[in-house]
Amino acid sequence: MSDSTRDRIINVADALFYQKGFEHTSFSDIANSVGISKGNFYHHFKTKDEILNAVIDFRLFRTRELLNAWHTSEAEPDKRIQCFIKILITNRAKIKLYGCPVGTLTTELGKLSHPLLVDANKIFTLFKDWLASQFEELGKCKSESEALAMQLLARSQGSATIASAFGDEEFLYEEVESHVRWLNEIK
Amino acid sequence: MSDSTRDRIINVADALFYQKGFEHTSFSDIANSVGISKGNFYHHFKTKDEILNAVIDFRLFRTRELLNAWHTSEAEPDKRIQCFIKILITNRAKIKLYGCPVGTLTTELGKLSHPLLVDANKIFTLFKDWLASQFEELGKCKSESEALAMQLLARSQGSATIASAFGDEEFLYEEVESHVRWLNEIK
DNA sequence: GTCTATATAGAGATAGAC
DNA sequence: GTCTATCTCTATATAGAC
Repeated sequence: MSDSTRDRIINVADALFYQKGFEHTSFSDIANSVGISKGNFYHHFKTKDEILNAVIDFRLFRTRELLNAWHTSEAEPDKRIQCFIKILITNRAKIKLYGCPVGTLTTELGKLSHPLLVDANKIFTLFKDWLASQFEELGKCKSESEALAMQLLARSQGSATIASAFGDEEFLYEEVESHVRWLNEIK
Repeated sequence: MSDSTRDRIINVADALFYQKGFEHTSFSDIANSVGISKGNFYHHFKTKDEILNAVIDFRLFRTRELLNAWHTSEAEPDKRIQCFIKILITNRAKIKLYGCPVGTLTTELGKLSHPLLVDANKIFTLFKDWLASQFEELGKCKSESEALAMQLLARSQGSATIASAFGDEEFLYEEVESHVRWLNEIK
């Protein structure tokens, strides 16, 4: 991502939407954080939904990059799945404070009946399909792979929410250990 | 709960906070839904935080009642834990639409850095402590009971979030089945 | 206890100068 | 591309009549 004003806005909005939520983040918040005026802001994005749309696209892009990185760094499908499991530890500090960025955004947009909910959900689908294809490589049939991907997604999601609610970073380590054990049992 | 205007406000606010989120629910929304004027509304609650506080107290009260009901209806601790597991099915229609009422509220209040987050989290603690005491009755030691309660809380939470994100009611049935199997294995 | 009318602040959004 | 100034709408909140 380059350093244009537009990209700096997207980066700041991405962080603020995660930390404060979409609705609770105002144009002023973003403009102040970027260090530009509100008027300038509107030169780059005409509506709040436009910036949300850009943030979702950015997150989709980063997610694809992350999945590709895991795919190239690990040769075995079970090792790749472990990469997913361990993001709870990699991002533990932020998860403790703000929960899962994917789950909290889709939950909020759902309650707002926001038209871009559909696009935010694509981030979940990206993870789900990638996980399912790893389970298939492990030798599972298509329908079981899909089910296992959903299960793992749900487990990670729950771990993040509970760790955040109880402000418990240590819990994330226990959960990751438990998820890895689960993976070794089912594979 | 009686039928006074105050109680009707709490009931409506409880539902709207769940469906639309706390911040996205306005006084007008509540007043309109109750069928009173905004002016009358302020006779009963002076600030938005006051009504949130009343809603949280109401939810704490209902949760205690629910746990007591499970306690009296089921003699065995594992059957009581199953009651908790199966609320995902009991409330499946609403969970699909709005997620878990406890998790989504605490997540939202966390992002708002809201002072009443502490009180909202007490609902989680109520479930956690009750589950832990059931695991103790099953013969688990104190620290393991606590850990198992947190695990089950996380699992249910994740199932709700993913079912809601994917609009998948059927997934809740699969998850409940999986949680019951887990309970039978560990007990 | 309930209403109408109103005050005030902050949000999203625009116009136009530089 | 960036700024200041301004508009409009809606949300929280208050005052005071009935």
